[in-house]
Amino acid sequence: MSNSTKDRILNTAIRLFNERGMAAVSLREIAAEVGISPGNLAYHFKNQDALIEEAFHRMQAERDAILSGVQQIPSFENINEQIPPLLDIAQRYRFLHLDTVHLFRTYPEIAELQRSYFENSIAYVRAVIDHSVGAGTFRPEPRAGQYQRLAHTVWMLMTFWLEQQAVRGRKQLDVESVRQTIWDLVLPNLTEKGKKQIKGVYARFPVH
Amino acid sequence: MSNSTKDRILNTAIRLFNERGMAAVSLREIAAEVGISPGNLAYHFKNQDALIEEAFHRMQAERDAILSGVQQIPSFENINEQIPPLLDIAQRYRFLHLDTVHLFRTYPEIAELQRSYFENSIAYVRAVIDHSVGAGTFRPEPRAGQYQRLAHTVWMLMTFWLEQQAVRGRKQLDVESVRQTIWDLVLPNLTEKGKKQIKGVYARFPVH
DNA sequence: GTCTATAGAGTGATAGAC
DNA sequence: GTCTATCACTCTATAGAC
Repeated sequence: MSNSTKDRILNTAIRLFNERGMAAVSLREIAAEVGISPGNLAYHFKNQDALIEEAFHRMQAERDAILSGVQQIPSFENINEQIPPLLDIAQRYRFLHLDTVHLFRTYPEIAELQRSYFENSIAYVRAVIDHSVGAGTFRPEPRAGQYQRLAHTVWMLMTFWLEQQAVRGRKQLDVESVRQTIWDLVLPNLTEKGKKQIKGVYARFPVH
Repeated sequence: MSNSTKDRILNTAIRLFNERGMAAVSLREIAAEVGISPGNLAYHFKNQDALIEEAFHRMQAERDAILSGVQQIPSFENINEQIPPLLDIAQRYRFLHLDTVHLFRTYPEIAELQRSYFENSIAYVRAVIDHSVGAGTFRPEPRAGQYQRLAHTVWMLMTFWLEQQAVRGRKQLDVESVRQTIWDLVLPNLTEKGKKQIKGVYARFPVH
């Protein structure tokens, strides 16, 4: 995070996009806010696309850092630990999450990357469930397709939580609620062994 | 649904907004598509805001018609029946649902109406749960706050299902999946009495 | 009701001096 | 690297003829 003009432009752009949305912020405004000329901004970022793409790749890098820090054995403890930092990233790059549809329409390459990330996320949750069944901490699937739907619902809660809060006029990001909601979905599927295991393990982000 | 110029403008605008999003469609384009001049369009709708607001009120009226057709006794059977028509409305006015954040930023009065509708929806699901507990078909709340979170999750599934499909590149609206997902959440909370009751009742949209 | 014509305010992008 | 100046374009909204 140096103090180069390029970084100052990017940080300012992200801030303005977060405040007012991508469509409402012009390159002139960004330049004015940074304190440079529009021509200078164009020197560092050829056009608006370059700015958005750079921001997206920076967010992607932060997400990858969280997800690659995962334990070897996939478990709900991993997911539990990852929820707060992932929501924090979503919050800091919220213009990329709240304007998803506009983003997807305007930037097809970013859409492709984001889509892959989404599918991988669902598959990841599903893998955790399957592993838990294998380990005897999760009961066998009660209804056909239910665990695929469960993985999907967990992904939806994570992905649309920010937007849900925004449209309901909640300013403060409520990380605790999304965690509790996900646990509501998980707990009914735990075996006795599974229930025992979660006690004592979740010190940092406990299950009440 | 008359064939007046005003209605033709509105229908064309809704179609174009659905195809390409509000921000990408200009008044000129709408006028050209209808086959009238921009000046004529301005005669019927003072500006873009008037167009969006009219579309929103029309959707609101359709939603109210679904929800006022409810049985006196609130039950999950009502919700089960309302899911398909409500998703159909969301589909036909999808530009209002997919661009929610932009809509909220640009049209504060619409935002206020939509927000009320959201809160009422959550309260409605919550009321169905509470009534079911009282009627002995739903077990007492397992964990503190769980039924409020359940109502909220059901609302999220309904509200963001369309957007979820759009960002994952699914064109066809999958109504059956959202119904199954909601039943996955409901079933673990049913008492024996509740389980018996749902059999035979859900003829049109069965629970598998 | 419907049209043409245009005012007026933006925008993204670029050329060229320093 | 940074600047000024400007081109070429798009949009909304309105004035006024028919």
